[in-house]
Amino acid sequence: MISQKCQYALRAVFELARQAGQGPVKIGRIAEAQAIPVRFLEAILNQLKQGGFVNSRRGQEGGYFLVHDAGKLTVGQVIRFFEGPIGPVGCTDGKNKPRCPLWGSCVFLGMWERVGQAIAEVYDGTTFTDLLEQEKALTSAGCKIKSR
Amino acid sequence: MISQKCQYALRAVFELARQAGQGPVKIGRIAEAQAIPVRFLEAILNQLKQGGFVNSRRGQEGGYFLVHDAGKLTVGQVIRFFEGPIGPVGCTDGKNKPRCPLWGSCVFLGMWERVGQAIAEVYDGTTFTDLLEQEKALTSAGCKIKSR
DNA sequence: CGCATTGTCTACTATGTCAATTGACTACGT
DNA sequence: ACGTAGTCAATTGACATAGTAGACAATGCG
Repeated sequence: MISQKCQYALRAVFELARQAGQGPVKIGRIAEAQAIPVRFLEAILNQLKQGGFVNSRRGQEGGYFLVHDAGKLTVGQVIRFFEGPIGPVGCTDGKNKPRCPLWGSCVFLGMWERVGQAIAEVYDGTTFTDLLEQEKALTSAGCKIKSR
Repeated sequence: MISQKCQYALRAVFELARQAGQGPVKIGRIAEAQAIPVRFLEAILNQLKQGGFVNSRRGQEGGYFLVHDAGKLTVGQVIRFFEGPIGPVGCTDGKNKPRCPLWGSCVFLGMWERVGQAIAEVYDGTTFTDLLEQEKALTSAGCKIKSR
């Protein structure tokens, strides 16, 4: 399961991608556009900054902006940064982590690995540019935003 | 993420599948074979019983056993029973649940759905008979159980 | 300079879920 | 009737998550 925090992070990055090239985006604008509690978003953007995803400018015309091109940035990178290794269980990492007492004889391992790989394929194959196109498709066809 | 409890449940069902046809299996045997805390397993088997997956017999020669054939029972069924709908986020259910404020305009929705579908495909395509075969493959080839 | 605007940092606190434990109870077979 | 084994409800402790609060630092404009 993707945590709320991580979903907020993805939405924030998406918003920055959408407004790229128009100078820094204020934290309040992001919060409003993506329905994120402002003060919480603050902490999230901070983490994103330390992770090298975004950068910021202070002062009057300050705000946040993406460091890299939206086309180079995948959803998978952001998720891994917030949630750690992708996968349905903790024991598929192999090397480092707390091995369960059944290591080597666990019949489920193969299945967990296949699932993890399937998930990663989708996440790593989705860039934020892809999402921007997705949005265009949403707003052009008579979608729910207008009809409601 | 699959909870520990759900993993225990899967292992318990697997153990029952392995010992099918030999009469009821005692709770202690399952716990030992699959490294599950006995008293916790108790609660799990209880849930499994209420879900119609297993049944039990009391008394001297009592124990648990599968209700249905292991070949008809998929991992997906058990997981859904313990974890609810499969998927990386809560908002893909559509109909019933707490809609997020971005409903209809969320660009991530498509991605979440593709991930959920990929996961479900694996889980629903894996029966406990498949896992039994998996075990055979594990123990035949010079595997880690023997070599360590 | 001095002030408002905006980001930065640290700490705190509810809330909830998960994993596991406990103890008392009930049925079955011999 | 006795022991074995399953049944049930309630509680606990640990931990992560979601969100809050307040003081602080940099920037730019008049």
